[in-house]
Amino acid sequence: MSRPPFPSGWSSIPLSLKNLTLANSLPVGQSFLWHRHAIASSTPGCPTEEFSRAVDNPPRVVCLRQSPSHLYYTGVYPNEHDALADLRRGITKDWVNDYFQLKAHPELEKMYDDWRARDPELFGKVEVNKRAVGVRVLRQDPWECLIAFITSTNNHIPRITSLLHRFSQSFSPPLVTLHNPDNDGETTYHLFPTPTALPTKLEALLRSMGFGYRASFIESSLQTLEEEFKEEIEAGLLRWRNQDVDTVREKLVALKGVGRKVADCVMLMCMDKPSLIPIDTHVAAIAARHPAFPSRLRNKPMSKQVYDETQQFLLDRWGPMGGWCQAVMFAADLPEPKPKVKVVKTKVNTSVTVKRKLEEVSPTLNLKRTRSATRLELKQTRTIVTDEVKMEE
DNA sequence: CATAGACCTGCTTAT
DNA sequence: TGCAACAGGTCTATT
Repeated sequence: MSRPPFPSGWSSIPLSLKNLTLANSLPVGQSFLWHRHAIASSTPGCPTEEFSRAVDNPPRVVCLRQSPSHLYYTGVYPNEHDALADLRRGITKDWVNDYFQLKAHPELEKMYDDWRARDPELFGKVEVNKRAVGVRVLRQDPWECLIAFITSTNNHIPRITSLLHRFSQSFSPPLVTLHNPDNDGETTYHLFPTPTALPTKLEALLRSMGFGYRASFIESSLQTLEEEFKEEIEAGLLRWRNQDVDTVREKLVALKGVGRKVADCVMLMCMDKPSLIPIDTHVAAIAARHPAFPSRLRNKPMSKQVYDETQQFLLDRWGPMGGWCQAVMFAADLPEPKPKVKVVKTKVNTSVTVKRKLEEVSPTLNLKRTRSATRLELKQTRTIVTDEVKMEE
């Protein structure tokens, strides 16, 4: 099994990076199951990396690449014959348009303009740089998204990613194996497991897989959903897209492991509720930077009331697409993706290196200052410095 | 109703 | 090397 030759065997859509940037939308904490590979023999002006993952209905691997002017896509099927039907019926084309909401919200740039006008104090100060450009809220599958965000609680993005890949590999059979585009090994793709594919004694298994205390949350939520939807959990959750926020929030929060924040994430990212702004530690910190942010909410532990008031404050600034604005702010605030190097600590007496580090993390914009950057800044007088040493892997 | 503690775990990070 | 703190929070048991 292999990909079609690029670009001749692929399809494409004219699309600017300002309207969608894959690298700023896929690996920034809303979806966790995309594989990301560099492309080995890349010529200037052509895509340098590929994102790919297994997608259902029908089962296949969707591969995406992007140039400054086009989004390229192809579907790789277990039976190559089916790729023709995909093209004929526009299956993956439709999927791309739906997943990235290109038809529902065709002009992301106009949204940025709107947010700048609405909120000159905070969003207006964001430099739309490499990290903040083209950030879209994805329209994800609710079942997968729900499990993902139950898993996300009190966890890092790298660990969430690792756990969910493990989850898919454990409970879903291999679908397709492809050589990686960087010519470095191969990847076996698995669909996200359907609810019916999960074993009855789930909690112990999930614990052994590293889910920790979330294991019981997932088992309990699955049981609750089975009681409501029988064997049709995925379809049942999809129908929640048509209901109003308060109704759906009530149902989501009734699930174990789903609090206000996770419920808001699920509704924003798969239930067509674009105004919802999930308030997590990052977004709370971002809100606190706003000059008009009520001082009585500053440095307060998160409570239902603080949550509500913070969310309302941001909604007032960002408007009906506030959840999308939050996604931009969140992505811009994320620490730089970790390079594949081993960091060796050595004692060196210089503050110059520390300053260079700071500039790498936060070149121009103090809005996108990260925790670690802030920590570094506070400790500038220290003499610990890092040397980077390449490590093959 | 609001608010402390406890809670699994690690391609964590810091001390 | 060892130990603590932290991570896109939530649950539970108390005031």
